Amino acid sequence: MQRAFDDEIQILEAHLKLQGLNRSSRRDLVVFTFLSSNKHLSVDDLYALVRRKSPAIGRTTVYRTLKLLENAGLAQALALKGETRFEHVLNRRHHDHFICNGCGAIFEFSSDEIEALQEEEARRIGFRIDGHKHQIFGQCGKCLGSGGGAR
Amino acid sequence: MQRAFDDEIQILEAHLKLQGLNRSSRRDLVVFTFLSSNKHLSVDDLYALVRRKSPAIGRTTVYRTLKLLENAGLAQALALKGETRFEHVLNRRHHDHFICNGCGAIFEFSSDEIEALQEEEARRIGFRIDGHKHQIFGQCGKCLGSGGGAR
DNA sequence: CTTCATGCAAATACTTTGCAAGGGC
DNA sequence: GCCCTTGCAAAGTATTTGCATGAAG
Repeated sequence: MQRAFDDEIQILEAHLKLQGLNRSSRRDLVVFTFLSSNKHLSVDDLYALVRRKSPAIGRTTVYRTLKLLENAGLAQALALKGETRFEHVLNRRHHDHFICNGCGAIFEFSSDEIEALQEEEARRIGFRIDGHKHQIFGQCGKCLGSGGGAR
Repeated sequence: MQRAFDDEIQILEAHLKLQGLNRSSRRDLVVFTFLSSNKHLSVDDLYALVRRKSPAIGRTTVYRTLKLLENAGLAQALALKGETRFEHVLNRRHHDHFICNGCGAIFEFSSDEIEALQEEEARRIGFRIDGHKHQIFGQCGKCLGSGGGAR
């Protein structure tokens, strides 16, 4: 089931080695579960998924593994209101998020033009961009259609 | 000292009336202190500022007033990592933030072109934009100059 | 005098950390 | 055997809520 996450695993192993850490079956389970999902998972989302496969795992391990992935550059935390969600970051260009206030759905998009404009602006103020988080809130088509538009 | 915040107060009063709430000296103090600052304040920042003028105020009141301002559409919360900061929102167009990972400084900018591109993208997926938060992380010129660039 | 405002303390959430036990090399 | 990994419980933070008191209309 765990498709080709070779690139991710390679990066993870390099990071682990660098830190004098190891892989483990539980660590792997959390990692693969995370990588297998294409959603933006909260800690508890991931915890629940992982628990289905291995109920003995503790929430702490999920927290720790997610932090590990973050440090390895494989996951990025999105600080939403009230909760933190994580998304993959490997081989993905900077991208932005549309977040529906109605149903919570998250749509991604990326625009070279926006990226370029950001860079231009950054250059103007002498800022070096390392990353960005761009969240656009509103109502998705589905919610607009089902009365959300009258909100 | 509290310059012309007429617009803000008008909106606030409308919101209060709508909710059956009132102004009060403490509420006002928090509100004016918030409005007088041009920074992106955390709850504790504002709490500290307010305390200087009136040490008897409780942290709870600051939380509550900030939430009030948020609901009235006068303040917007930025969910930074580990802390929430608030900024003014009245009469301000959507704008973006450069956040320095080195010194924590926040620079604002706004770009009509980026706004337009967002709208275009939103239209494409049938999304109605209500607001957005755009945070660009990196190193500011000052931090780059003082060795931060070698990070 | 009824309702709102407020501080304090308690209650929640979310996340991290200490520690003892288990596992991998 | 040594060090890393992990679960549990405890400790931290950040924020909200319950409640009794005080203020406002």
